[in-house]
Amino acid sequence: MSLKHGLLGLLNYGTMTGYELDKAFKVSLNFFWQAQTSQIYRELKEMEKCGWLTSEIVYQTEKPNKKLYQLTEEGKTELRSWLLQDSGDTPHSQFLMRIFFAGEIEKNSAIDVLKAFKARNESTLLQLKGTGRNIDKYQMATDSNKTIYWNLAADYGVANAHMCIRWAEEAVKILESIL
Amino acid sequence: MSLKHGLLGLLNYGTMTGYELDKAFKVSLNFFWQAQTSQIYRELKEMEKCGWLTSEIVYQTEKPNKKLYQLTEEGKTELRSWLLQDSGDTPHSQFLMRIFFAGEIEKNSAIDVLKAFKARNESTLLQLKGTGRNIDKYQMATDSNKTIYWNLAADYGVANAHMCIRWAEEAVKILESIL
DNA sequence: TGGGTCATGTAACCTGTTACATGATTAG
DNA sequence: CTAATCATGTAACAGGTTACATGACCCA
Repeated sequence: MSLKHGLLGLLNYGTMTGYELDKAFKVSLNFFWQAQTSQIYRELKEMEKCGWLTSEIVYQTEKPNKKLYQLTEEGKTELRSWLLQDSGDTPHSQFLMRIFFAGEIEKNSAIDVLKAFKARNESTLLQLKGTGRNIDKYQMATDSNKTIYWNLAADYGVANAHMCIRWAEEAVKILESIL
Repeated sequence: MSLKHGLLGLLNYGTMTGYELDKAFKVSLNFFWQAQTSQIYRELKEMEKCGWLTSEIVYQTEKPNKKLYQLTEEGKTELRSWLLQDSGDTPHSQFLMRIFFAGEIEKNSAIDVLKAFKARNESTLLQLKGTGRNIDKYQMATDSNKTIYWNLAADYGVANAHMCIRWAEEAVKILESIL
């Protein structure tokens, strides 16, 4: 349910057509969220029905006509409340989208979101190392050939959590250093 | 299309019922892939239709009857070919599942999969730093309040790619150190 | 003359999510 | 008596993917 919010975020920068949104998406959010052109048009229609957007047809002679979308007040409210709500986004793509648009909320709220993210990753770490890996507990095979790979996957989880924690700490520092 | 392959991987360890697969999934693969109980039953049905599995009903008196699933030769072939094919899995959950079950393929093939993963992350890194961030190029707003957050999201991408590269290198070393 | 940009979509499909349904047995 | 465990699912919905369609204009 996040493509809609990505589009809200982009439209918050100014009115755009589906075509322009598609391109904007592909040069900005595309790294962590791939959107299909066809889906963008579909979502825009639904969002207009929801009352988050209004559209206006711009007639052109040399080029095909286009539909300019604009955020409504409801749309802005929806964007802000989505930015503030911290659902433990897994995988992290949804969370990254929140960060990407966090310029729209107060710095302190953004810091809270980052701290919550850090805390989530810390508890994941504990689960992965502290309690011992469930893998060992469940013991579906004692075959070392298999356990090597299970451990590699678990190691990835640990490395990922560490990376997230470090990044979040850095991010908080950066935000705190600027007034 | 990967829950099916996760189930294939688990059934490769031995025959199981949907109920047991559900539990096995939740203590092992759950960290990077959440499967719904209802979906597991649905996929099992489809997989049987595909010819990847056969089932046998076990009648019980004290407990409800159960349906034991078993891999067919086609199922095993499908599992192996899925493990070997390296589609640039984004996000990484699908890739991690491949690693989790890599005990089923030869060590050298697993190393190849890891090296390809590393290479993909290296090219992501280049895109993110080298060419300069598209964000700056596209310049939707010169407002520094926004660019801070765009850069934070991009930093995450960089940190993530670094982490993946380091982990993959370590993993290759581990595999190469054991004969 | 062929390919790129502008600009819109539809239809079918696949996968995942949420909510609900059933019903016996067993342990606290 | 109540909650958990065993064991199976169905139905409806939401969201993402793939393939296809249209048509004019411009540049090499």
